[in-house]
Amino acid sequence: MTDLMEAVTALAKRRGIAFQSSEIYGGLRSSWDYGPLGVELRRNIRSAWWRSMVQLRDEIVGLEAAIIMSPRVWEASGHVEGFSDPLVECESCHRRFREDHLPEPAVCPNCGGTAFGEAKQFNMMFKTQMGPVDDDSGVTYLRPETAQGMFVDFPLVQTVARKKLPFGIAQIGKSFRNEITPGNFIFRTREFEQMEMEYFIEPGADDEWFDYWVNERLQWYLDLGVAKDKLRLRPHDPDELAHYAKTATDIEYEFPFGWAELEGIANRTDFDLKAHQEASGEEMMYFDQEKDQRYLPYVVEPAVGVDRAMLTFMLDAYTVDEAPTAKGDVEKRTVLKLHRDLAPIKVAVLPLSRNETLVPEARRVFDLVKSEWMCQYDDAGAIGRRYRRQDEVGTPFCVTVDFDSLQDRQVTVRERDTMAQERLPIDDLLGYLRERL
RNA sequence: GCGGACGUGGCUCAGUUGGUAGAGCACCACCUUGCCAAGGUGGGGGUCGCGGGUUCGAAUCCCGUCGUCCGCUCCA
Repeated sequence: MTDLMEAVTALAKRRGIAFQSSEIYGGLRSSWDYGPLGVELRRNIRSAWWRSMVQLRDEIVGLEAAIIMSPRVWEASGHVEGFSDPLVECESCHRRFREDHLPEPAVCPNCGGTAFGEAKQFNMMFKTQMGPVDDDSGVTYLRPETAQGMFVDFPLVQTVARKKLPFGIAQIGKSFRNEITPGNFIFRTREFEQMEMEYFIEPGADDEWFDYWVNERLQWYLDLGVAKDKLRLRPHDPDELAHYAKTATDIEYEFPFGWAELEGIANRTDFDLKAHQEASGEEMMYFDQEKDQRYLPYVVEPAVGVDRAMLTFMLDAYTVDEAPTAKGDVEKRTVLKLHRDLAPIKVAVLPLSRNETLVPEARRVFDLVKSEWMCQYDDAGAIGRRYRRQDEVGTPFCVTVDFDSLQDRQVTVRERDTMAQERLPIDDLLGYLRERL
């Protein structure tokens, strides 16, 4: 593992952001738990996405569909079929190939061997059972994407929302895929959380909207402070497209392990609505009053994982600054330079010392700010050490209450990135912070 | 799933040819009128990933298993 990846993974564990699940039993591969600060970071990521996707728009609405849907949904969507690959293993070089992708049947493209093991069926769907009877009659699946809920519910949601096209449905929720190789911390896990939006549009307008959303989504990361030179767009080659996509572009981030997909924008055409219309027999069309036409909308979909975004934001924000110490030598200072909207804790309130007159005053300041932001009160240890603790988790502001505060009713606000301090009246504190948070 | 390496307190590691676990950092408490880590005193925390075996006795040997990392494979 690379140094940066190690550093961030260690920080995540040390500070209770993310750590392996079921650790007391030796852990479970690909499962991660998110601790107190991780929960806050994830809430902030979801909120930032929801704000840009739903709150600030009037043509996109939200949905929370069930994780377990009718198995017929997945038959119609192509996932039961398309999510399944027959893999064979060459018995001489032990490489694995998709049986249907072998250029010449029964000849290993790698070593020329002709002996293959029996084809094994790999299915990415999480199969489970609905109801207490333990047989195949209750077989259901955990959704491998949230998207199908939005397709299946499209006619209803579109009607009750009273929206014309273009019209979007956004959803945040867990999805499950039996990835062959999970790994790289929380980059690829079998249980993951998606933020997906299906944008329904008139056929023919899809290419234009596709470009629009690619740019819109890229801008989202830039607005949240992700380094521009670490992001790039990568259009998919025709042969790597998903079974439902006409075109697709990945927003890639340069992770320590290489460039990899952070978010995918796909032009899903009318593939899904058409499939559900045919399989269910229900009409999935949109009636365009202006044109007096009935048609199946096309769909452009931006889809990103909360976990993947979280990893990106942490990696991108992780910095080690050199800071001069009081003694004159140089000290390494770890700072998570998260965008203020993402920082798990916005303000830390610190009495200069654990003094019996300072503590109550600091608590009052804490009570003042905690009603508006996630805050932390900390009076343990030296003041410098407490600043460091907050820097490490990206807290933008520290408010320090000292002995003068008791007399002049002023506190010191210290900013994370510049370490600049400003003295201001307690009465002005909320206003000051509101302007900057 | 295949090949290789690894698995000792939260972290980094030490544990000699098997004899019943140590350090530093971190954490907690108290002291310190103290504004950017590493001051003083005291304290909590490990059946050495888990299970089984060999042995009078295993963190140290054997088997299995779980997990991690690297490479391959796959990645809708």
